[in-house]
Amino acid sequence: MVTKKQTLKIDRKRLSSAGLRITNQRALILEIIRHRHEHLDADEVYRQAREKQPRLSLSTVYRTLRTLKKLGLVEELHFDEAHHHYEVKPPAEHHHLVCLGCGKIVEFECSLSQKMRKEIASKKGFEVTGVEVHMTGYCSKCRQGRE
Amino acid sequence: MVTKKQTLKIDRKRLSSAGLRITNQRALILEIIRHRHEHLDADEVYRQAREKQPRLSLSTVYRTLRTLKKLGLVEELHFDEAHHHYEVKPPAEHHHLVCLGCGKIVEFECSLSQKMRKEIASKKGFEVTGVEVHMTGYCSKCRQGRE
DNA sequence: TAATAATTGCAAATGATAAGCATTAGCGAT
DNA sequence: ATCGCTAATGCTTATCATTTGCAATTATTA
Repeated sequence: MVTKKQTLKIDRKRLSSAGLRITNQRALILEIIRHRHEHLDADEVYRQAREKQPRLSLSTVYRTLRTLKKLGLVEELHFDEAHHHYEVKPPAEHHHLVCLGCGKIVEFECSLSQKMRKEIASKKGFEVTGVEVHMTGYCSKCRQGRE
Repeated sequence: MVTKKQTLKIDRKRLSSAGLRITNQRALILEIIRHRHEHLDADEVYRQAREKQPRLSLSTVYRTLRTLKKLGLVEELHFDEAHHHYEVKPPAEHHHLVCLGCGKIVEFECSLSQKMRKEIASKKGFEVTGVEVHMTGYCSKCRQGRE
């Protein structure tokens, strides 16, 4: 089991080995996306961060998110909307199912995606570095609402 | 084999049966996304449309694209970028493979996605209306470039 | 602890898309 | 073919998410 402190240490190492400084704002933002299990967008990160550091700016949120993305610590998700969502980079590849009724997002894993990856890689001569599966539909609750 | 004229007729029917008017601008925009096989974004559609109808406005492009999407005639794609791309709605579900080196986009079909769809639908209690698979990687050319 | 270079906060800029409103143009009925 | 009604267009301006320039601040390292 990996503790909170350990992941923090790992994060710090990751930053400093890339020649980046460990600032309060970076630590805070990392902590926020680590401990919330939702898919936060930049603005939500901003709101939550300001509860602890009221002077922190939105630019810093965006800059930090971009940095962490480059480092491979967080993942950027593209749902149907005009803005992005972020989540800690998960150990296992997993995908998303979005309810068009209530907006709920369900994560799922599926071994088939690996099969698909191999199939396409060899068929198209690509080295595939990432697979994102994105399904839309209606959850059981919302299906009842619609006739 | 379906001819150009026939698809045009079908498009017109689709519009008018939805109570929508067939305007020159709509016909032109439809023609453009029908006959280009790339994945156009709003701005490219705009540029190409203005070659034939210089007074056509960007708002109309956006409005029309949204309308056609609602009608199910075109599909909106979300790549890694901040804006959207559009393509004619294809008869068969197909997916996208993006080269991170040169930006080339390869389309592919994969029967596994249907299997995946069913599996997830029953597991999560969803009615699944759409599946989008998005892979990233490096094409054979770009792989040679990198060591 | 001082020097220095990365990082921040702020404000202003950008890029994509949407909205308001007066004008124009499809289309069904004459 | 023409008329009238209403949807659709073209402007212009607004909005929303994200980025950038720059002066002030702060983490590192010697």
